Amino acid sequence: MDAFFASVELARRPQLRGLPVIVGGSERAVVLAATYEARAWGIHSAMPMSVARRMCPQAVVIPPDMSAYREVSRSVMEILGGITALMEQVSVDEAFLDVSGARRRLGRPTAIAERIRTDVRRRHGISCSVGIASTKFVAKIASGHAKPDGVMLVPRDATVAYLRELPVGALWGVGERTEAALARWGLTTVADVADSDVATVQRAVGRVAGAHLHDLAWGRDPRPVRPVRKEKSIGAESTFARDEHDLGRVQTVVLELTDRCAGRLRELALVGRTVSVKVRTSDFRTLTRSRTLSTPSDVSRELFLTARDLLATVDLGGLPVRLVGVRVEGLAAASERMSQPTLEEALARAEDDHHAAERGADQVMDLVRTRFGRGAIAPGSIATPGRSELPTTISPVLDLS
DNA sequence: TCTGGGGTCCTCACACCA
DNA sequence: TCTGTGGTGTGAGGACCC
Repeated sequence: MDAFFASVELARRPQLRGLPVIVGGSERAVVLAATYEARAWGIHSAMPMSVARRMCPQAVVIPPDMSAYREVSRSVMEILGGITALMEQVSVDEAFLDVSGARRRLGRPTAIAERIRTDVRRRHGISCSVGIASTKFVAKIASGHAKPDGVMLVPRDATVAYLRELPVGALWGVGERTEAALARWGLTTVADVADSDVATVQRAVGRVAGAHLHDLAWGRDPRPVRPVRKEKSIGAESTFARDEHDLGRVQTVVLELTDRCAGRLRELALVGRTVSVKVRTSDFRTLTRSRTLSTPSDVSRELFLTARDLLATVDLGGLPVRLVGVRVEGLAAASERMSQPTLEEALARAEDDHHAAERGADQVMDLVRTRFGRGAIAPGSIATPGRSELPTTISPVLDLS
């Protein structure tokens, strides 16, 4: 999708077409999307909003509406899924399609691309760009060159020549740091990497990445389109409006974030094995601490107690906290949970089965949220008066069956 | 008062085990 | 019993993507 979030906003506010429009939060946020008119002023995504506002004071700034973007995304992915089942969604606005099996039914890849673009435009009033190539990463680069609102085909036998012309930063996985590391070895274009021996590239960026980049530079990318992607971790993080000195308040946010992660785990019928806590101090230093549980869990309180302990082990050096985050990794299906308590745990559980009680409490909370909205119920220490989204009259009956 | 939030993957150090 | 080696898991940190 082209400037996805901004395009969705323009589709529902046509009067803004032709204007520089930025989607981004206020205060300490960054630019999430910018129309091409805004980009002409030097605005780009991930730029601090304060900088963007300074560079283009006349820009229309719209706060993000993630649920709207998710809904358009879901519908666009549905269109793509109608082309072929070999569709791999990479992000909210991007997907790979292996159309080799759809050619007889739908025609040449360029015809398929136009069909997708027409369908998306007709249904949502937004544009997208399509790159066509024999490998995923070349298709990805081509789609970037097709933007905005275009199609680019890189024939298989033209792939290497196409790549050689590009700066090394065009390769997928080469960001600012890797680009600088390669430049120290005199490797600034894809051609430089291709013509260099693998060992040199590996010395610059490491064994795995070096071999991978060298392959990419020659257009070699055996990764197939994978229709099913399993989530590997679930996390949530939040930046304070002002750097926070009060560790009690930091802990309260950790509770809120853990509760959100655990809720998503239960929604997806997953359990997580490792809890990690991330803290960014006011000097923008990021510290992480993690711990692996003896038994994977989706119980809010269990995950929170671990996160709280981890938070306590972080040495902040006396600095206030800018951001705090919680992530749960090592995910597995809740139904496949291997529970092997130690003898002490088993005895403790036999005496007092808090675990089952806590799961029950979580399930009730999930039900209340499903019926009355996210803010309808929260752990006591993070619930604030006036925050409730409860209707004035509610049925006290919750069917737990 | 310049740096979000959701993720994935890799590297390195270290412990433990065979 | 000591030492070396390699595999694996864990934890911390970093780079990258959208």
